[in-house]
Amino acid sequence: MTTKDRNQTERRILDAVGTIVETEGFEAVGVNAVASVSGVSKVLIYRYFGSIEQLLAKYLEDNDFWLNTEFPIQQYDNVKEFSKAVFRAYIDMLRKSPALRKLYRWELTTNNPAIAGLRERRERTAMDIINAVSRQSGQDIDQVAGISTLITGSVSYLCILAENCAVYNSLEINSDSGWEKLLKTIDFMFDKIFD
Amino acid sequence: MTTKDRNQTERRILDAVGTIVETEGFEAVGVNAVASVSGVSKVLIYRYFGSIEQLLAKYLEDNDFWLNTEFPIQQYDNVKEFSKAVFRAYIDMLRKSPALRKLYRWELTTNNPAIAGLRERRERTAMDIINAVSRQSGQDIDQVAGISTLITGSVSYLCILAENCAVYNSLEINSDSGWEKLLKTIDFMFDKIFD
DNA sequence: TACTTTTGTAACCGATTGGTAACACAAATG
DNA sequence: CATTTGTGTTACCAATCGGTTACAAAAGTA
Repeated sequence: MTTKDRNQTERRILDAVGTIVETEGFEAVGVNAVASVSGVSKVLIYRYFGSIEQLLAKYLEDNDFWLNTEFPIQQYDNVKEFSKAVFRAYIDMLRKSPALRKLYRWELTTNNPAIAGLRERRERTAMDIINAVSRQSGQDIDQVAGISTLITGSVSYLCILAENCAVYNSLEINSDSGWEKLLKTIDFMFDKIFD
Repeated sequence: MTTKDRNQTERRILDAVGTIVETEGFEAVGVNAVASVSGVSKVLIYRYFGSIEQLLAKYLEDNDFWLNTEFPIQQYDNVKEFSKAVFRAYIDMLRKSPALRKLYRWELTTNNPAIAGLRERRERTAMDIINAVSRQSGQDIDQVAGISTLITGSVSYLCILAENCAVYNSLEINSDSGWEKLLKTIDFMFDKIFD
């Protein structure tokens, strides 16, 4: 380290967490890795953040990983178009963010307070949207939740899988064309469901 | 060890792999863990299997993790009922097998020859079914593949997630009742799609 | 100026990792 | 019988893990 600047040091540490998460995932975030990537001695990690768990919690807190995009349902012509837009946004978000994919992957193997908090927030915003769609479309809320689950669940799965696998059911999950196909299927489904 | 029986020793080792996989997952299968769980010294693991990778390959080879269930489409009244049955079987399989869930989870973080082989087989059998459904229903094959992807993808995701999370979109993914709801949604979807 | 606090590093700790060498002994083979 | 081959264990190795102690030096403070 060159200067003596705690703020800058903390930032270096958090930046190192970011690069490790994006490249190798949360599982690889350890004291030694963070220390070597950041160029900061690991004592400072404990001194400034307490533990790796707290460091990760801070990282999650800094980066808005919950769905914070605004989706005013009133702006759309009808529920069908609104729904399509929501899922398109969901796919885009997950496909363009390596860190978010790693977070979703990490959630499949871990359970801790930080993750539980993320899940709660996500659950609330998701159910808000599902409620709105159910109300405006007249569809049973369980059905709306079910359809939503089928789509977001598979999208999450495919986006994670795509980092280690190129094809799923003949769909090229690494290329835009493959996702265009899936989007067409989603549109097709909604056209059939919302008469 | 009591007796000197190579076959029995190999079996003990493979059994240990099985219990570790079921409880902690493939990520936890290391020489030391296998040695301590099996009660066999780790030298024998290398002697008899070469490496952990080869040991895991053997484990995957012994246990039929690819879809080997027979699904004769002719037995069913129509394509709709056949499709529903296929996905019901998929859900059952994944929900009742901890090892299979751990395998699917492992695939999200790993890529090696053994996994690639599994994926190929799975891809082939899946596309066989998709082709048959497309032919008999007259639906576009990309749409059938898309629908199938939405369902199996989300089911895989939810089954893995359920080990660390109880609720997703208000669905209790740990209980039969939650899955009954999702099955109803799938049925509902097929009723809408296959007129 | 002298002293305290803050920021940093180097070195070390025990535990655990994957992996191997050396050795003991049973069993088959000559 | 002697010897080779197969089966097993103990003990060790270097590397790495998370975590801490001890110390140096800069920066603020009296």
